Amino acid sequence: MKQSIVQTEDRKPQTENLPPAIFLMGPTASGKTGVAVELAQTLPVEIISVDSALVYRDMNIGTAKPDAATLAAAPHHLIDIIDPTEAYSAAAFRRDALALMKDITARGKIPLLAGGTMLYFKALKEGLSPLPVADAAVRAELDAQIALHGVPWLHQQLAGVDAETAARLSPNDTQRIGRAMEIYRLTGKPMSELLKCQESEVLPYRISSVALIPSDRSVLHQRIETRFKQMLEMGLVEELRDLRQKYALHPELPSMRCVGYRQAWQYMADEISYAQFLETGIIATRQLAKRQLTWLRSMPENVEIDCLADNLTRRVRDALRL
RNA sequence: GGCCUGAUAGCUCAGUCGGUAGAGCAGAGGAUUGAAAAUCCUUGUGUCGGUGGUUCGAUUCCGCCUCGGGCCA
Repeated sequence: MKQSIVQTEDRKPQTENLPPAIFLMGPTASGKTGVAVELAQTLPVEIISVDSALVYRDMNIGTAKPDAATLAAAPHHLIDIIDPTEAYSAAAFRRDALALMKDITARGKIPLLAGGTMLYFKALKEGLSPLPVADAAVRAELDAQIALHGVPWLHQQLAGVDAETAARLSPNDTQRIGRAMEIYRLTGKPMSELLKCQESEVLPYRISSVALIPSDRSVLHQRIETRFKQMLEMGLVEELRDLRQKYALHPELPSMRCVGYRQAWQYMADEISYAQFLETGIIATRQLAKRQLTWLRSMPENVEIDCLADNLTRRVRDALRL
């Protein structure tokens, strides 16, 4: 009931002339897709998926990807755009989403950005600093050093070239320490310095932002459990088996670290039992939802809607005043 | 029925040679700039099964009871 109605009436006059765009965010299993699809049936919108897992082709069951019929009725951009052997990124998303938003607007439609990858929303809204793209060779080298000396050692190295970044990172944060070192090796400059070149450019759209948040988390947890069991019945393990047959996959790939696939891989490798697979899969999904909710709490500009309420789509429409 | 063994945090368990207890996991909170469904940080008071006894003091020792597990009949 306590919808934080953030009406920004006192914005700069020029925003009035900007084309509209809709953000629809929510944790996994909150019903985002259903709402987006229903909105697309009655409003002049085109859906852009904001989801780091839906980008992968042939990963359907574990990502809860809308089925073919749904996608035919309500096309989604940025779904099935790369192979599971490839990697996507916040920067790639920003580039792709901006181009799509421009096209959609030119067609006289409204971009509806729907999904649960909050870093992507943030990158789109606030922009990114001019950092170099990931470099496989450098990463392989860094991984080798980590294997040899451990992450804290690499953290020490980082402290030598970028004390500021090293200070804000945990000595155990493998991924961020590696990324900071990668940036230094590629540019010769510390990440902290490059971050200050933030091109804080405003997104040229009038954004209406809605967040689907459960009023009772235990209900969301129950939904997550039910849905994960359904994924197993639908053949998540078989899907992974087929994926491994079709692509040269390994468990360190971003695609294979996705919730559900990672646990299915461990199960197939006999590292865990079926019961453990079920349990850890559900747990990992709950933890994902929790992190997504943490993101959403840090975005006070969103209008919050209880995703457990009836007539969800209508409520979203009302909140958007469409 | 007899003997043995267990009962400690939501779960799995450690521990206290008697001074009211701590790990892992889960859960909760947070961070988040080209891997983000990733990666990382913080967070542990619970009639130590019940009840009597010994004791200055019992979750710890002893008796009985309840409920598991095992072996023998």
